[in-house]
Amino acid sequence: MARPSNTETRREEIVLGLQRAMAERGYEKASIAAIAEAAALTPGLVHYHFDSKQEILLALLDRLARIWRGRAAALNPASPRERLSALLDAWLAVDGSSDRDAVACWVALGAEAIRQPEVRAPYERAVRAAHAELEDAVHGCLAAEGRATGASPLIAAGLMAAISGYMQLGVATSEVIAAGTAAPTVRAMAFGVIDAQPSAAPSEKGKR
Amino acid sequence: MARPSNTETRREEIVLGLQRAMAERGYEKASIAAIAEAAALTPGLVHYHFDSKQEILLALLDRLARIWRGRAAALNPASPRERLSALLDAWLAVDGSSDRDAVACWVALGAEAIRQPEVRAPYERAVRAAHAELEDAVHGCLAAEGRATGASPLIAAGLMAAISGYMQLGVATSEVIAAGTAAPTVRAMAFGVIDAQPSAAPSEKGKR
Amino acid sequence: MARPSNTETRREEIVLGLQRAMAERGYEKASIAAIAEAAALTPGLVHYHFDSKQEILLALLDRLARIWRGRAAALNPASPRERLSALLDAWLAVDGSSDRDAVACWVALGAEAIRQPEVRAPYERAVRAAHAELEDAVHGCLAAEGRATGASPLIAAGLMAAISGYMQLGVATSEVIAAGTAAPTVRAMAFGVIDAQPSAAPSEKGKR
Amino acid sequence: MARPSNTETRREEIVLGLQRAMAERGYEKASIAAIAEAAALTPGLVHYHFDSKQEILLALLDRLARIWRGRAAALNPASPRERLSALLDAWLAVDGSSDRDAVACWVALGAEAIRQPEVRAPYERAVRAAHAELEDAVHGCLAAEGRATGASPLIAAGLMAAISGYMQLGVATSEVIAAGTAAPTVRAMAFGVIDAQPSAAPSEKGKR
DNA sequence: GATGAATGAGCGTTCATTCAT
DNA sequence: AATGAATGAACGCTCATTCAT
Repeated sequence: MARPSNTETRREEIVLGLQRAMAERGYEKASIAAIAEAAALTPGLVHYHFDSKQEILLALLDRLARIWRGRAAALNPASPRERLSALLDAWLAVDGSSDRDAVACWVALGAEAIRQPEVRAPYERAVRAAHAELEDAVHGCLAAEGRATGASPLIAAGLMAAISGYMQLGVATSEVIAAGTAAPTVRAMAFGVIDAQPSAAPSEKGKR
Repeated sequence: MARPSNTETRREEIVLGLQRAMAERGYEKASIAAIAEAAALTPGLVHYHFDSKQEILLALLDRLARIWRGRAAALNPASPRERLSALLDAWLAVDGSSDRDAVACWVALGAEAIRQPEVRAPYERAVRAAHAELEDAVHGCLAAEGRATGASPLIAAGLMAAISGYMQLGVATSEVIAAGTAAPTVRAMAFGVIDAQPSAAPSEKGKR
Repeated sequence: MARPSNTETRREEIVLGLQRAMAERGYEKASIAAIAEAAALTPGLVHYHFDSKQEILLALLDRLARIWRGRAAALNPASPRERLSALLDAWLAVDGSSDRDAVACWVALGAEAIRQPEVRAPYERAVRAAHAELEDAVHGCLAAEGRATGASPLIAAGLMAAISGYMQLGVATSEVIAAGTAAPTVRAMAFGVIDAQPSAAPSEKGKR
Repeated sequence: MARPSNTETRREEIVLGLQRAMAERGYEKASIAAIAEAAALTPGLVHYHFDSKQEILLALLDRLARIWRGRAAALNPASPRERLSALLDAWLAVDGSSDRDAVACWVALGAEAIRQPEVRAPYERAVRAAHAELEDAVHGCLAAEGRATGASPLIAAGLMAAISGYMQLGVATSEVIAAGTAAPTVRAMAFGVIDAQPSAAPSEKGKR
């Protein structure tokens, strides 16, 4: 085999090219030529490795979802509250311009999910996975403190919404969100609502 | 002698045409032809009443911002907590398909704001106005209850993010957000974090 | 008759509107709207007084031809050479911005004449009238000086070309033609070539 | 491995397509589709090789200027008068329909130069180069004959205007300019005015 | 694997012209 | 006479995609 395949490398480069191009121009304006340029490749090569532009978008979605999932998996929390807290940090930390690009793309992906069913499905899958993990963490807190756990799905949804909104406002506005305030505020909201949950009725204890 | 102008009517029709087309296809794919069709007009007429497509987008942004501002202004709350609660309801209530279109457009506008400075400026202005009103309501609650008010900007930002995120998840996913749960959950988070604020130091009392 | 016709006034205004718009934008870019604006009228009115845009162009051509014809007719020269000299002055004098607009339009008309037969015919008619008058003046000089007159058509054509070229270079370049040098130079070329014509053979004397 | 570039070939074809389309329809009416058709290409390909229509126009201007410059450079005159004469021939010779197209385009370019600064600059550059060459030739004649050379710039400008005017009248009228008469007439005007220059004052001799 | 030329559909926009008022 | 809304055909340009090399 004379020439070893470098397809995986190339695909990654192209996906990163889309991330950069899309962050600054949006999905529609991120033309194949722009993606290729951002990836330092030629336009023709892009369609050699991907059948369509949408396929690159889906690969990017997958990549971003994996990044956040990876961050959450890397946590090693000591207590339920710490786990929840770390989870929120994992989603809301933004370090460097690459992270900013990732957030901008995630927001743009959320907008594309409105109208492209092919995007919507994996997007929703990623959101539901995150929601499930949040719910589990919230449930863990409530259960550990002997509180009613029935509201955990709703609470998790609220936290998911807050995360999503912080991402969106973070990239679409300049002076609404002060840097570094997102995670602490969501944490405060989370603990506030957890503290407000009543004690579990004895029969409910440990239920899920 | 002269023909009476119907420009205002037509402009409204066109803006509504964009709202419908954009809600189901996104901004870029909402072509002038699609807008015209949604408004039951001919494409040429669109550019008779608007100089550019972006101008229609800005008119739509203005319209949406005015709708939510109007809902908030119509409130007549009996107490600080009721005011905050009503404010959240005003933003999160979604009645009918027109409202759904409006929310979808607002989310899409937020994505356009990332890269179009001409959109970003008025978008951010609308967001800041909403934030200011939320902050005022939060501050009112804290002050009325003798609590420290220093965190009100952050709390308001958190609520703004939650609102924004609920809108986004509401239109971009199908099963994450259960209908009717957004407003109560944000309210619970708001009151939870308000309840967690300490009493104001005597010297701070009533301060703003 | 309740309302006296002002058609002639309006037509003139519109023609002048085209002159101004065309001088700075060219014929194609001088839209009906631009013409109307330059004439302080509404677009609809333009087509009330003219059937088509080309018709305005033809009216402008007519107007410009009449202007130069009028200037030449106003001359009252004392000698053949003075007559030729004055004729050149009449064509090459440019006073004020209105004249500059007229020259720019004449040049643009010359370009339109290349491809629009409807323009070409009257344009050529105007050029031939000017040529005939020049030829007559050249012939007068030659005859008065007892020179052969056979070359007068060619000489007149050369002077016509020089006039045409000065107009064109005058409006299309900035530093090639020094102000006020056109007429004297063409005069010098005219007299130079006239001086070079041989004496008429006796039998040719006074022939035309 | 890679596909060899044929961009230069294609660009030339496209420029020639513009030349043909523009000669018969004018610049504005020479649509990209018309240019492509004249070049036997598809419209999309035109914008692959040129960024804009104006860029094609500038390439054509460059090409035409180079043609005339090349003709003048190919001369090998035996005397100053012959050099001037040959220079005029180089500009005024029109052989075949391709030349006629070139002249028609040059005239149209002169009209575009009135209002497009991007065209005006290179157009003026070409005109000034031609003027400089003419001036040098005129100066050569005058100096060789011991005449005052002070008028050479003006004389050269007059000849430039005559050339320009002959081109314009040649393509915009049918019966004003007889074929083959332009160059001899301009030559006669040139020599006539040169003959009229006085002897140089001794102190001025050879001055430039 | 890689290149870059080539295609064709679609976009936002302009505009001469028509016409109801 | 006058207005300005309305139309529809074009225009320059962009672009995802295909394909010969």
